[in-house]
Order: sequence, then structure tokens, then C-alpha cells
Amino acid sequence: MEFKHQATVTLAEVAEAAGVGESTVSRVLRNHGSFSGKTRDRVMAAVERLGYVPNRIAGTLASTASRLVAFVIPSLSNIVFPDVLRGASAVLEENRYQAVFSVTDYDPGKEEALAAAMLAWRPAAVMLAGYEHTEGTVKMLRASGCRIVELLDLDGDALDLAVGFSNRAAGRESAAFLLKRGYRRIGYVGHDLNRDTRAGKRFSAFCETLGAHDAPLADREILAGASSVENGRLGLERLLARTPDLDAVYFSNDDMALGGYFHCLARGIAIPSQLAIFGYNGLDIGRATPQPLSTIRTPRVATGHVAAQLVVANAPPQVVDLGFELIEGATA
Amino acid sequence: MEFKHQATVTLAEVAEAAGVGESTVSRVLRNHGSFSGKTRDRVMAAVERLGYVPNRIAGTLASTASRLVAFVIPSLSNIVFPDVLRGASAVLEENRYQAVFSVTDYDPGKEEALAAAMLAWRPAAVMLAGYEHTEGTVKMLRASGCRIVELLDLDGDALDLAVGFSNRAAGRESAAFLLKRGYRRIGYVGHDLNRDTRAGKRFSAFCETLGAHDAPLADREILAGASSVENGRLGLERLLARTPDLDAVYFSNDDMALGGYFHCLARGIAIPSQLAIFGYNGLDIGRATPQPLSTIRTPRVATGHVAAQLVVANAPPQVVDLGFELIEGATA
DNA sequence: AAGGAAAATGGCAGCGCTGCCATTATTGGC
DNA sequence: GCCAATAATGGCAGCGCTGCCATTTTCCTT
Repeated sequence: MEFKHQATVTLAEVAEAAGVGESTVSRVLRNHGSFSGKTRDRVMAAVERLGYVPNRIAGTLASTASRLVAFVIPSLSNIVFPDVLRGASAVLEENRYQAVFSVTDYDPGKEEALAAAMLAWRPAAVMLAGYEHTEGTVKMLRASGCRIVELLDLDGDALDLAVGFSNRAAGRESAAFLLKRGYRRIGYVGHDLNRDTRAGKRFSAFCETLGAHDAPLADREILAGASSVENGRLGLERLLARTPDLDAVYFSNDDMALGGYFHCLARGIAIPSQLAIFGYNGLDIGRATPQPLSTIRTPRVATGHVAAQLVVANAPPQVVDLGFELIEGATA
Repeated sequence: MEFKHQATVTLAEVAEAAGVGESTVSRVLRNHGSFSGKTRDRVMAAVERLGYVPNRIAGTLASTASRLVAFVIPSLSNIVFPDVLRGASAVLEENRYQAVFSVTDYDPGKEEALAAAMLAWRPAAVMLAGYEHTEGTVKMLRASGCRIVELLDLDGDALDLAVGFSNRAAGRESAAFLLKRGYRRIGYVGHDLNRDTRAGKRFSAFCETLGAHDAPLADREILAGASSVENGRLGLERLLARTPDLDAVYFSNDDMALGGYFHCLARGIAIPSQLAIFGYNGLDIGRATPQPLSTIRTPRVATGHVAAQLVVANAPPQVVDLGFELIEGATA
């Protein structure tokens, strides 16, 4: 059922038509090596006339140098990953690299299978989210010899390149901020933390910080499934039903926090006097709500951007911490 | 600066190690043709032992059959396109196809350049947004012989496959709904319509329908740049400053509409009694706001899903209308 | 005008695999 | 136990390009 390409024009045909050798056409098209202006014109004319489109498959095989970059990402629903792709694709396109991707649904087993499938394309680099990979994935990536970029998480040991920030630090600073503001009865609303290990790291650092200041987490509500606005709303509703005297709630991210915010609006719960809300990600929408959301802005696009630049430049192994920014907002 | 792969294991080496011929290894790995169980085991053992990863570049070149699907999308910020990718990638992964993408920023010239770059990978299919392409793009795609899928727009003539719904119908139904609800002083807040031609189609059909019912568009505010919540807020603010007596506003999409909604919340404008708000896309967040957003829900994920299925099945040229759903909500 | 460096060009092996064909091993029927 | 099917298997050309090397042409110098 695979598609068979029809009569495509080849380099040899262009060479024939232009009355030059194959290597000359190749040199002209890649603008590499020397050739006369006259020859260039004749080649380009033939290319134009025949509608020749170089075959990168053949080119890549012949040169054993790849301009593919593979992304193995957990999700496309969580805006984080499209943002990373966006940052990366701008750089990659400029440098005539091609991005290929696949989505793991936060499943490490699937990650391994998809990483294997990607390696079959012999990419210049594989970009993955975070540090949590199966042993098999790590072994395979190591053996492949291609660059490995771990994104959006610096709490662990990098295999090769790593770009992002510390989720633990984000959790810590979020807690410190709420404590500084005087909140003591703090709850948490989150989504499935086993799958989203980065959210898990934020949460545990958050709790540790609270504990260290004698204000241990008062209650938590963890919803199955992915993060969403509706789950945030529902989560806060349940949490407050159980523990009504909270004075602040930390959400696993802005989507969830917005759900909480809407819940408060709908129930007439005064923010932040009656209940404070704190998110994570710094989505644009959080800055357009009647009260700007208190949150942490993460460098998602920049992460993709820098990661792609490192790959394009074939930079030596390194860890790049892009940090994050706490946005005070008006909800906490 | 391109990356050179190091000593990779080849089919020939596996064949050697397993003590069989190359073609046998190839047959075993692709589970195609006949071979004995004993041979299979020996081959698989050798594959395992050597850590062999097949080279799809070479395989694709040899078979001249591609399992790549190329996406040329306008944006990754607009949730629409990640949603389409999500729907498609699930199907593609199941069928061992690989997705490659690039982002045009709504620039037709860039679309042409990127489409050319994609064709160089000899994909089984190229997926593009809508029908508006440069002459060069169309010519090139046609000549490539690969499948062409136009997404999210059915108002025009399909080149090959098309999956989505009619934006004009969406605009029409939105207008009809507002009129039916009794609104007569209707305004519009939108983003750059020259670039986002689908939003432009909705808008013109919307206006035509209003005009046909003697309630022509009262005023409009078009903001430069991409759609965003903040632009929606700002747009409504400006629109109302100029034309305060509007009773309803149609937004180019839900992001913009949410901005408008937040503006009303912040200014104490009663929704929908004082001002009605209508969006487009049917984002989840619009259902979690205190008043659910009145909007049209579009089948974004399904569009990607169906498009991928058609490609995988190598279906004959056709147009698939997935329709859309009007969500009454509570803001209009 | 001759010599030599530099520029321009062509030829061809080979990247790692698949598809085709030829060959050899098995199997079953009577 | 013999012959025809059928199952297994190997050999090798060739997918379209690039990289290397050899060759030819051009352009200076002196």
C-alpha cells in the first residue's frame, strides 16, 4: 500500500540536459566546489526546465550526513511541546534541517519504540523530554552515535546535551513565594504525576519547601488523566469540599490553575484574599484574565531554539540552564 | 558541520554474524517472504547481539516507497495545528509512518520553499492547510506525484484529497445563530485576515449573512498580528470605545473571544444581556469558564486522523466534510 | 611563448538496502 | 522411494546521490 513515486527527474537527466557531468550538477546545486558562471546558468536552466527536485534520501545515504532532527515528545495537547517545536523549527528551517517527530503519550515504553523508529532515519540529533528514559532507550541512543538533547528538565544527569531549567527549583520558588506572601494552609491540585515526571519534581520540591517552613501541604487532589482547564476546576472543587479552610492552592500548571480560577469566579470566592492561586508555565492567557495569574514563566520556545542551535553548531556536550521567571500576578 | 554517523552496524554484518544471506535478514526483519523459524531466531539473535538498527534511508531509496508524511503548517502557536498533528500522528505511528513538518508562519512564499524542501524527502503525502497556495506550489506538488492533502478548508477546489469542513458555512451559521437570538448591532474583532484566509472566509460569510438579514456588521476591529487572548481583549476594548451600543461581537476565534470575555468580566459588562460574545474553534477552556463560551466546535483532531487514514490506505482523491458543531454556550 | 598553479569538470565506486531471479532444501502424494 | 510442488535461501544489480580522484581547461607569470 505504500506510495510509489512516478517518473522523477534524476540528477543524471539534468546533467544530460545541461550537457555537463553529474558531479558538476551536484556541485552547482549545493554551491560547493568550483564551477563557472556559464555552467551554473546552464545547469539551473535545465533544473528549471525539467522541474528537478533533488532526492534527499539518496543524498543523505551517499553522504552519510543527516540533516534530520528527531523529536520524541510526550504530547501535543500540552502547549509546552508545540512551543518547543516552534522554537526549534525556526532555527532548523533556517539551516535547512528537517524536523521529524512522534508522540509518546508519556509512555516510556512507547518512547523506546518510537526512539528506535526515529533512529532508523539516522537523524543528526534526537530530542527528548527530560531525563526519565528506559534503560533500553538510553542504550540505544548511546549506541546510535547521534546527538541526544534532553529538554525542559535539568534535575538529573545529561546524556549529552540538555537545555531547559530546573523543575525542582520552580517548585521550590513557588512555595517560597506563597510562604513569603503569608499563606500557610496550602493545597495542591494536579494531574497524573507518574507520567508527567517534571510536574512530579515540581510537586515534591514544593512540598519539601513547605515542610521546611513548618507549613506542610494541607491537602492535595490528584486527578487521573492529562492536565486540562476542566480538571483544574473539578480538582479545586473537590479539594475545597474536603478542606475548605485552605488559603492558597498550587496547581500543576496554568491550565489547571485557570480551571481553579474560573471555579472561584463562578462561586464568588475572592481571589486572592479568600483563596490564592498559583500556576506554572506562564501562558499568555494568564496575563489577560481580569486578575493576571501568579505563575512561573518557563522558556519553552527558547528551549527549542537553543537546543536546535546547539545541534546545528554541533556543540560539545553541555547543560544549558535557561532559568524561569516568577510572575507575581494578582492571584496570589 | 553536519553530523557524521559512526560505525553503524549494517545488514551485511548481521547476515555475516547470523551465517545467512543478506536477503534472508531483510526478509526476516520485514517479515515478508518465507524463512524458517530457526533462521528467524538466528537472525534476531544476531540483530540483538550487534544492536542493529535498520537504515530507513537506504531502505527507502532501494524500494522507492516512502513512509514519510510531510506537514506544511502555518503555525504551531495556533492550537488548531498541533491538534491536527496529534490526530494524524496517532494513525501514522500505528502504521509505521513518520511525520515530518515545517512551519510557514502563514507566508505563501515560505510555504512554497518549505514544500519544495519537503518534496526532496520524497514523502508519501504532503499535508497543507487550506486551498490558498502559490501557483508554484501547486505546480510542484502536482508534478511530484505524491499525495496531496488539503486540510481544514473545503471552500475551494481540492487538488487531490481534502479533509475538513466549510469555513464559510461556519461563518454563516454563527451569524444565523446571533440573529436568531435577536442581536442586531453586531461587531467583529479579528486578527490579520490576509494571512489567515480561513478566518477571512468565515468573516466574509458572516457579514454576508448579516447583510442578507438587514443587520449589516455595525463595526469591526482588526488587529495586526496573530490571534491571541490579549489581542481579543484589546480589540474589544477599542471596538466598544468607538461603537458602545453593540449588542454582540463575533471573534475570529476562541482565543480572541476569551480575551473579549475577560474584558467584560473586568469591566463589569454583563454577558450576554449587555453584550453577547461568540467565538470559533470550541476549545476546551471555553467550556470551563464561568459561562461556557458560545462558539463552533471544529473537528481538528479528527481532521488529522482522517487525513492520515486516507493516506495510509492510499484512498482515491476525495473530499471529506467532517462538519462542525455549534455550541450554544451561555455567552450569546 | 612556455611553464605552472589554479579552476573547472567528468568518471565512477559505493552509501545500505530491496527486488528480482536463480538455486537449493523440504515436503507430500501415490 | 521418485517426482513435482513448495519452501528457503543466496547473489547481485541498482535506487540517486556524493566524495574522491584524474583529467582538462584557463589564467597568470616571467
